[in-house]
Amino acid sequence: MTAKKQYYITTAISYPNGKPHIGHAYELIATDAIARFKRLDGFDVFFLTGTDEHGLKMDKTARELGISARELADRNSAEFVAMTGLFNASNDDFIRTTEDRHYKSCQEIWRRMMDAGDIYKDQYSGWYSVRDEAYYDESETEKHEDGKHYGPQGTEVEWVEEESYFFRLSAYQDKLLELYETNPEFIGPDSRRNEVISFVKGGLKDLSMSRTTFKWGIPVPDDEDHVMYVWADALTNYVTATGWPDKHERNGFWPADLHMIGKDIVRFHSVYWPAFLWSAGLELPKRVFAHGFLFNRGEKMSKSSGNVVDPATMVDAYGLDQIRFFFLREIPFGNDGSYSHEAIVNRTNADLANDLGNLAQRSLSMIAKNCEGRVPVANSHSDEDKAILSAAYSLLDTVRPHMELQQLHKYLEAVWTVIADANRYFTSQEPWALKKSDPERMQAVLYTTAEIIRIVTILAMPVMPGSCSRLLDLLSLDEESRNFSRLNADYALAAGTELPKPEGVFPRYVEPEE
RNA sequence: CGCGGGGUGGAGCAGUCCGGUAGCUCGUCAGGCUCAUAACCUGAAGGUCGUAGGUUCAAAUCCUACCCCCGCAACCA
Repeated sequence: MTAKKQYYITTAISYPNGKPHIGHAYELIATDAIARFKRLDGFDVFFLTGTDEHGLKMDKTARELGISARELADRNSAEFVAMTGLFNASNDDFIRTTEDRHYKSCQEIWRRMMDAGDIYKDQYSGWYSVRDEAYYDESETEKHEDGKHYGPQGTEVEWVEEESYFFRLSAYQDKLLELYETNPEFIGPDSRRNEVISFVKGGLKDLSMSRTTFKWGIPVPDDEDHVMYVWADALTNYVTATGWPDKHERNGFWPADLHMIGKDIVRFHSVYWPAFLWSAGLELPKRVFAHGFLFNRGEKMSKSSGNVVDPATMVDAYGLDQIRFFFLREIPFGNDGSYSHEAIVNRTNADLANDLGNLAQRSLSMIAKNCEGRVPVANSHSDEDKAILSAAYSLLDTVRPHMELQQLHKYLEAVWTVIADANRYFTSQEPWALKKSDPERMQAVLYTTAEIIRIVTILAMPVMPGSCSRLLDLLSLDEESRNFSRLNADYALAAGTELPKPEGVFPRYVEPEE
């Protein structure tokens, strides 16, 4: 027995000082679709998501609510766990940075970076706003007539000096540039890589890695006054989850194949993270891909504009798989995208209800009525049959490269091209006319159509696992037949198989009555 | 002159590297079909390809200048 090839994919871990919003869901859905695709394609997949629970903002939010940071973390982390269920995410683990395993791995990676000589203690100094609880760069502050300095929020800032551990990031500049040069696939999309290269070329300063001003974090080894700052803590989660530094059955998953992240945190994953890993003597992830942000009717989501949409509300309104499909099909993956009620209804009605759903319904109901509810017999295939079948059988090869580059929209587009062809095929073959003129030929047409549905539905499973599963039930396909190794003629539908009564899987969205 | 991306029919995009009838999806209009979820199929209308110059037999595509939008410039998915 040969071991399956392993594939490790992660989402960014979410910061749970608030509830999850549609942006979190988007990242989860996309990552889940890729994870499912890889599983169906024969990989042993480890899919990780989780929450990043330390830091000043958690501490602050908790104090405002009059609860402990731990309580806040527990409460909101549970919301993120619930979201994985709501969106039918297939993550194999959910990591919380407040877990013991994570403390252990963070402290170990810290010790290693220390041993490598990359961490040193120094004074951190800068302009600090007590009101904003934030540090600002010199360029962001200005001196007013009263002689005091003010930050970008208009609040007073003061010069503070604090003891801090630093990471010698500056030492890795050349090595990083070489990484981007020799491994252009390390950062995607290309536009993000260009940004990162430009940033690194501009010169890297050493990173402040610890704080003494708050305690809600992982203690620095052998120095209880300091807690680790976000990057040392959060990024390490990806390694923690593989059981590191202990011996663990998941050890083999590191290095990760793909870190799926938002475009706002590209720098941490493509600059700091590789440097840390080099320092600690660990391997680098293969690829970091930044997706875009979502906009409600073209406007950025914000609490003040009141256009923040609760993911659960959207699922209720349009259906889970409809939402999953919409975001992955509609938005070129990697770009920012916009959603609206009209766009969701148009896209899901056109592609799901009309194209795929109706193709299934029109063919399966003819089979139910005219073939005794059994998979019909195709004694021979016409050129038209062969053409459409071969288009379907070759889809997997077409689609794999798109998935390798996280071009989820292109993958779906390719599958739907065949679905559109199948509708044209069905119409042009006129099986309803053949019913009287040539029943045998009618069977061949209906068989061919059902076989196409088998192929495209298996291919759509990563994006719409629930709906596709129900559709495959209508073809009486058993569980072990539902994977990509079956996407060829060798596993074509068996004539005579009894089929259940067909029912619509993708209902049309109809506007509720006023 | 900080760096980068972009401006193509009503909407969203492809095409630009390697010049040569401007393409796709949705929407609109007309027709067809009747197996089907008012669905499916066919056809049509609709574009000075940001602006102004230039090169060329020929420019969305190459060159120059300019205008506008967006991203990045150390902690927002």
